[in-house]
Amino acid sequence: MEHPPRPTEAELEILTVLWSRGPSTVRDVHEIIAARKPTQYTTILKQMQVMAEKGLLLREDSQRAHVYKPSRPREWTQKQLAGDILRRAFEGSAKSLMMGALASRRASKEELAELRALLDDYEGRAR
Amino acid sequence: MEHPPRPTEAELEILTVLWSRGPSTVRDVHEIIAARKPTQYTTILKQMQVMAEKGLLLREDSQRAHVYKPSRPREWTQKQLAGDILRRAFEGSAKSLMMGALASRRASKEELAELRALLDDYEGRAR
DNA sequence: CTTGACGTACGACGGCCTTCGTAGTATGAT
DNA sequence: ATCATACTACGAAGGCCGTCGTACGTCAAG
Repeated sequence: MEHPPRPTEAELEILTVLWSRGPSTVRDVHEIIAARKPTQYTTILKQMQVMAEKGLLLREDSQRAHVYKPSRPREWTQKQLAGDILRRAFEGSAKSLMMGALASRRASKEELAELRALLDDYEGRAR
Repeated sequence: MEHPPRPTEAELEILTVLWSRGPSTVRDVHEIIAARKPTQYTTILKQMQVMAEKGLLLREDSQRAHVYKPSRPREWTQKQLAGDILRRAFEGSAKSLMMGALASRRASKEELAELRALLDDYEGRAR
């Protein structure tokens, strides 16, 4: 599988469930999503089948209830998404992106410290 | 107009042209976009008409060639987009988003310095 | 063996996005 | 006045997305 397409909105929601739970059955995922918004079981099923077809998920069907997991690690997909929005909406400027992110909600002192530590890390490496 | 919807992919491309050029006619926008990828004039026209209907653009039709401009400032829309992706794909963690952004392409020393300055700014204010 | 619970497979529908062709209208040059 | 040019308006087609209903298979309990 070379390059699965960018996940759509609903697909991303499923991915986040798998990211936090690890490999899961359709039922697992459905329970979590249905708790947030009313959704039929088969909707999630179909969605995950399509995602497997697209290469976004891998399916283990040795068990009666198939087990799905992301085909790519979370960080990989997040990098794609961040790079994508960076290019399309922020002219590639990480500064603009971060301004938008920080402006979109209050940032705690801890979070700012985290970000600073991240920069330290990068400066160390990029020097 | 209270809350225009999130721009789609093609809409965002048009918005970025308007952001960089300022108020423009359909022809202006078309020339720029058609230089990147073959696109019919009426495609852009229709797109911009729809965007005006949705409240994403404002239209000045006193001239024969109508002049369009974004209904919201660039920063406002970018904030929406950043907050949106932050929530949907990064569990609200600005650190994760920034890691993705930085990993998606090389960051220059200047850019890292910019980011640091931005943090300084925020720490001053959030205290 | 039958039946109910729990799975998967799959077709279909409505909606939105994108794109384009065609028709109609105003303007300016000959 | 006519005609080419430069617009806008609008309908429609094709594709993907999200959603669901229905059909069908499997397995264990009674």
